[in-house]
Amino acid sequence: MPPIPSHPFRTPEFDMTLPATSHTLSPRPACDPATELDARFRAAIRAVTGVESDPQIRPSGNAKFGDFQVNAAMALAKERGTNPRALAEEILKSADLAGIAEKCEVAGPGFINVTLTRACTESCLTKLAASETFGVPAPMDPHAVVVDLCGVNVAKQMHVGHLRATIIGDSLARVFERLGRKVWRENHLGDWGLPIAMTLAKLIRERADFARLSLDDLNHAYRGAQKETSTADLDAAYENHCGPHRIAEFEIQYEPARAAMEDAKKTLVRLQSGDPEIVRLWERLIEVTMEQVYEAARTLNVKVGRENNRGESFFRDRLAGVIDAFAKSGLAKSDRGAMVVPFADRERPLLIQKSDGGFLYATTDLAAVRFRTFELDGSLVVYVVDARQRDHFKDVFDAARLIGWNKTADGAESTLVHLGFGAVLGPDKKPLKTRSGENFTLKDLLDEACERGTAEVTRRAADPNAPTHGLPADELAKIGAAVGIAAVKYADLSGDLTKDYVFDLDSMIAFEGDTGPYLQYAHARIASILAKSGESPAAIAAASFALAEPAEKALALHLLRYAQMTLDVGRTLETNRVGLYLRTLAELFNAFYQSCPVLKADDPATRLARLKLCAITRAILADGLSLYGIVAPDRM
RNA sequence: GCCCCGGUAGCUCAGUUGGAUAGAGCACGCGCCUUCUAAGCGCGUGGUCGGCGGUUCGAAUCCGCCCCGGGGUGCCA
Repeated sequence: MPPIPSHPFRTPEFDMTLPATSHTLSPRPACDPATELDARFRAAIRAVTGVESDPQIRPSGNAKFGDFQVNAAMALAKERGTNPRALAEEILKSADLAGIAEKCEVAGPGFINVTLTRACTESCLTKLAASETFGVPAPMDPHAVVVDLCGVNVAKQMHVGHLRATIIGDSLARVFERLGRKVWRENHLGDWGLPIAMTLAKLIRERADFARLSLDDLNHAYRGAQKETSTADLDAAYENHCGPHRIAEFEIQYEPARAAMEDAKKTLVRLQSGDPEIVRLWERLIEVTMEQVYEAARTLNVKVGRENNRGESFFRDRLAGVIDAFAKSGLAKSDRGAMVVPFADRERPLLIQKSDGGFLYATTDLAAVRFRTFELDGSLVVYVVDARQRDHFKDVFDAARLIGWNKTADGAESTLVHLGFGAVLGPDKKPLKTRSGENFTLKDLLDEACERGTAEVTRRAADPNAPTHGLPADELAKIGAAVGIAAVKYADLSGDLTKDYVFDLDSMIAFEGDTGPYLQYAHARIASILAKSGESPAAIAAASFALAEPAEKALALHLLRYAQMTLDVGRTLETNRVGLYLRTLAELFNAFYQSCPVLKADDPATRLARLKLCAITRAILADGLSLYGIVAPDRM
C-alpha cells in the first residue's frame, strides 16, 4: 500500500486519485473572467498542440502587463522541445478572444499578457452584482462537510488554545456554507471516562450544591481529584524496584488515594450503567462547563451551541463494535494483551483497546469517523485540533481507511483531514501567563478585547464630527465589542494556521494596519457614502457600471476574484486566504476612495456608477468578513 | 534513535502552489484633514529568503545534505 500523504491538498498526485465526488473538484465561477479565458486558451492549446492542458491563467502580477497572464506556453514548449515564445505566438494566434480581450501580446520568455475589454469586465461585474451567492457556483459534491471544532473538556476552563480550535473551525464551516455545502459543526467534548467520574465522585463526597456549581468549583474539584488519586510516587517506587519498607511506607501514605480512586471507579460504573441520580449530576456538570462555551461563542459570533454537542459519551455504546469490526476483519491483533492495528509502513501500531479491556481515545475517534462519514454523510471531515496530535490522527485515519470507513453511505470516498493548528505561546515561548501568573483564560482575552474596543470607539465618538458622535453608550459598547473581537479573530485567522505564534495582547488587539478593524473601517466608510447618497438600493442596483479610472478597474478585477478565493479556501482549508483577499480589497477600495470622488462626481451617471461599485464592494467586504464571523458595523 | 513542523527586513508575519523588480504591518523619518470617517493615504530607511549543492528558460517555493528551533513517539485524552 502506498504511503498516504499527510497533507493531501498539496500533493497533485493525491488529487488524481480522488474520486469524482471529492470536494476538491469545483465548478468555475461564471462571473470570473478567468473562467472564460481558461476555456478559450484551453481550446487554443488543444488546437495547436493536440493536448488537453491547463492554460495557467493568473491575474497579472503587475498592472503594466495587463489584467491576466497565460503561463502555459513555457512548460508546454519544454515538453515538446520547441521555442516557448514561438509557441506562445501560435497559441495566441489561434485563440478566439472576441469580446473579451482588447490587447494581447507575448512577453518575456513566453508569457501571454491579456488586457480585458472594459465591456467584458463590466459585464462580469454586473453578473456578480446580481448573484445571490456573490458569484460562488453551486457545489458538485452533494455530500456534507463535517467540522470537528472547539473540543473542550468537562470541568476545565477554556484557555486561549480553544480560541483557535473554535474560530478556525467556525470559519471553515462558514466557508463551506458559503460554498453551498451542508455543514455539521461537531463539538467532540471530553465528557466521558474516568477523569469525569473522579471529578463527579469528589463533588459528591464533598456534598457540593450541584444547583449552584460554578465552573471554578468544577475546575477546583477536577484538579483536587487528580491530586487526590495520584499514586505517582508509589508507581515510581515499584518502577525503580525500591525496597519493601519504602514501598510499605508509600502504601500507607497512598491509602486515601486508593480509596478515592475506588470511589471514582464505582461512580463511573454507576454512570455507565445509567443510574438516574448519577446521570442527572453528570448532565449538570456538562451544563456548567458548557455555559462558558456558549457565552464565548456569543461574544465571538461563533455558531456553536448546545445542538453541536456530540461528545465522547455519545459514542460509548459503539466502542465494543469498533473492536469487533477490526478483530473480525483481521486488521487488529492482540499484542501484550492489548488490541492493536498494525501498519505496513511503520513500526508503531494504533492501540485501540487496553490490556484491561478498556477503550482509548483512538477507539472513540474511530467510532466518530464512522459516524461522521456514514451517518452524517460527510465526504470531507475536518478535525480542527492542535498540531501535536498529528501522529494520532494519521494513525486513526489510516486505520479508518484500512477498514473502509472513509466512505459515505452511498459509497463515495471521504477525505479525512487533520487541520493541526500551532500552539499559542507567551513571550517566553511557554504557555501563556497573565501578569498575575495565572493561566490566561479565553474569557480574560475576550473581556480585554471588548474593553479596549469600547474605549477606542468611545474616545473617537467624542469628536463632534465623528459619525458615532451622540450614540448612546450601549450602542458604542456594541460597536466596541465588534471591533475588539474583529481584531482578535483576524489576528488569528489571517496567518498560517499550522504555525505556532507568540501571543502578544497588544498586537492581537491592535486596530491599525493589517487588522480586522482596518477592514471594518473600510466597510464603514463605504456604508457611510451609500447612506449619505440618498439613493435607494433599488436605484443603485438599476444603475450601470462605468469602469473608467484605473482605480475603478483594479477594484473591479479584484471583486471578480471573490468566488475563486472562496473555492480555494474550501480546497486548501487555508483561512488566511480570506484575510489576504480582504486586505487587498480594502487597499484597492482606499485607492479608489482617494482618487475617485463618489458623492461629488462630475456628473450624475458617474456618481451612480460609482455608488454601484461602492455597493458591490461593501457587500463583498461584509460577506468576506462573515466568513471569519466578523461583524461589519455601518458606523465606527 | 525514528517521525512531523518551522527558519523571509530591527520586531510580527504575507508571498495567489515554479513566473517577470521578494511584499505588508509595527517601529523610525517626511508629507496629506474648511472636500464622501486620518482606525486612512503617499514617499523614504530597512533583505546572504538559515547554509551549501542540485533540477531548468525561471527557485523563497521542488530535490539532496548540513545547521538552528519546536513538537510527537504503546495501554491519559
